[in-house]
Amino acid sequence: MSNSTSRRVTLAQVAERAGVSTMTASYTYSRPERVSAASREKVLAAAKALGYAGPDPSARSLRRGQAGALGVVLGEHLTYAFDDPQATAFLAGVAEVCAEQGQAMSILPVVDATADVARISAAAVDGYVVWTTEDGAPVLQAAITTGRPVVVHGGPAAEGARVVGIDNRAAARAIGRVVFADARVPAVLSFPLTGAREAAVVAGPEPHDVTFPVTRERLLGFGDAARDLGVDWADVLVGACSTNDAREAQTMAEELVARARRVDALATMSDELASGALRALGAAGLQAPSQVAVTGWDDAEVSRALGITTVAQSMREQGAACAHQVLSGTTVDFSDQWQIIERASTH
Amino acid sequence: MSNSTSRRVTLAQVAERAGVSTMTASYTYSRPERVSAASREKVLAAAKALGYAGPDPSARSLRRGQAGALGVVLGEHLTYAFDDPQATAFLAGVAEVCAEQGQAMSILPVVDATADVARISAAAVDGYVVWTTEDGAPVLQAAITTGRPVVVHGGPAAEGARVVGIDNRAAARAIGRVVFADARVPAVLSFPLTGAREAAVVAGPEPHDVTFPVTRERLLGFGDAARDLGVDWADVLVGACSTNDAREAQTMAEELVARARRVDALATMSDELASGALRALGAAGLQAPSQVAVTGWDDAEVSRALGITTVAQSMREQGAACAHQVLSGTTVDFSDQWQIIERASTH
DNA sequence: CTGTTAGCGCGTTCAC
DNA sequence: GTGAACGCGCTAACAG
Repeated sequence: MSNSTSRRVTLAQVAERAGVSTMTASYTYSRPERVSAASREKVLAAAKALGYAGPDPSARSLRRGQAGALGVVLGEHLTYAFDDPQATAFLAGVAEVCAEQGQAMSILPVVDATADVARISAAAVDGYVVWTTEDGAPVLQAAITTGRPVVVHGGPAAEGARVVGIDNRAAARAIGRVVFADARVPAVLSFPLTGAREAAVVAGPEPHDVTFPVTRERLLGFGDAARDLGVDWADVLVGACSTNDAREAQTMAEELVARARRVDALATMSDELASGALRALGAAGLQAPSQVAVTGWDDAEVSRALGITTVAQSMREQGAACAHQVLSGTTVDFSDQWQIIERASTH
Repeated sequence: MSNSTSRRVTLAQVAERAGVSTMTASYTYSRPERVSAASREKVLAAAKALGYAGPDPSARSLRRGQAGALGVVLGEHLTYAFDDPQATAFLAGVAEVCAEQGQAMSILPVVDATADVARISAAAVDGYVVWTTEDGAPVLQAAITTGRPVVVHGGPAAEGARVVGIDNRAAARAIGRVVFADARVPAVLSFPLTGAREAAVVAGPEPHDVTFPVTRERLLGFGDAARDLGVDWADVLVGACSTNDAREAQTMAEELVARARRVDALATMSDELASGALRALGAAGLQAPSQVAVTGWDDAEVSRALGITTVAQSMREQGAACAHQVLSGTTVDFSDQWQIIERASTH
């Protein structure tokens, strides 16, 4: 067989063998209705004989000026993202829209700052969906610099990128009101404040220094709620966990309680953190909610199982909205698409 | 600014503005060390001034003959795959390797048979990892037809594609020995037998008619174990669930028990199914394992929580191995990379 | 309905 | 270390 030695079969070869022009062969694949049945058959027969699998995707992309793929950048943790139910729900939403629109979903590895930037500018995609990152993240800037449409979920805001997500500050204030109701010593269990991800307990951290926009907004909202209560933010202890992990949250909650014995309300940034906090309280012999009220965030499985008051939002819908926005320019406002779900962990 | 009106900046324009040849500009991006520092600076300055974000990915792919992306085909359920912990663990493994090798991971939507085939041949990727499918799945054939390397996880075997996965028959036989030990009326709770996914209870289904290779192998292994016990496969009731869902498993297990009152051992194909079965047994007033022994598969969270005897295998490692195989041709044999974990649900 | 012309943007030649 | 030509494989635009 001659095709086993030739490196690659081209459309032109197929056309020649079929006895038609290259364009007829091309149309056979891209617009079959423009080609007579006779020619089409000849072309397909020639293709089969030669082992031609269809137009080369890269060549087609170059010529058409579009890649047929949506790029997804998962912030800092490529592989861990698959362990995070929130992230996977978001991806499922993106995937759904890609499927509808016949686009591939191209997930870009994020590992090392400089390599990441290079890969983002070198990816053959028509636009980017970026999963929450830090202020000034080089990967976001790289996506914007490509000149293709970019949507960031959660933030940060940046010129050239649209942000999709709920109003975290408003939601935090609302759930803060629930958890801090009648509290005297409110406290917070938070995601990391900066990319350094150091775990620490600090009193009233300066929001300006918090580089993760989602975390910043939520802290601001909890601060609003504390202020509503007459408590100075500077007096509110915030335990920053380095990851979204129940065990670490437990340790951190223990430290919080040790530092402020009379803590009577604990707002956390995820149901996972809240579940760890509940364990710490239990170990310290404290009852929730009678002695300490606790809230989570996300309305995850665990919040239902443990009866944790939480903020519900649909990551899947937000993922779908991000994809739609990049692919078709459709705009959806999610700012008030959240809801407080009260359960047994608060009064 | 002239660059706001021009549609796209090319390397040639950058070169012209920098006062160097196109090739010097090209090398500045692909092999910076081959260009003098002076030229490099001029090129980068010109690029910045013009808003040039680097070489066009499609053009580069065309010229280089490689796409820089690994294609992943998720079988029948694109969006549901993100809900399945086994699938996400597998994807995490694939992602890990893609990150290492600087490749993008391009997930292809699978929705509609004919469109899927078209998209697979049209995707700009260097090879495919296909997640378990049915015998003769058109998507697998489409991947193979592209002429690029293809690895299928789980199966089916096909010429031109390598299969990665454990020896499901051997593992099923091994766990079958544990669950069926001393049993008189063994039964099975299975994944769907064919793409039609109909839920039904059948006695000793003909393995030949089972079109999902993983399911078929496991049924064969359970059959081996029954035979080891002196029980005829034709007498073994198999409840096929249409999805991997605990609630459906509960219903199906109830039906099984109704059909064969004295069932005393139930081998299932996932921990999820096993957990549903346990609920059904509890509702029927049957004790596990004293009255009915039960096993799952996967060593998932729920199997630890409920004490279900199960088969452990690392989906993450298998995902990584699939990616390595496609990207670098490395072969790893997983056939005996499984382990029985005995817990309270069996004697 | 089909063929011709002319590139898409880049990188591999091979010279200098 | 740099420059000039050519073509990767395909398709938009226009004839015919």
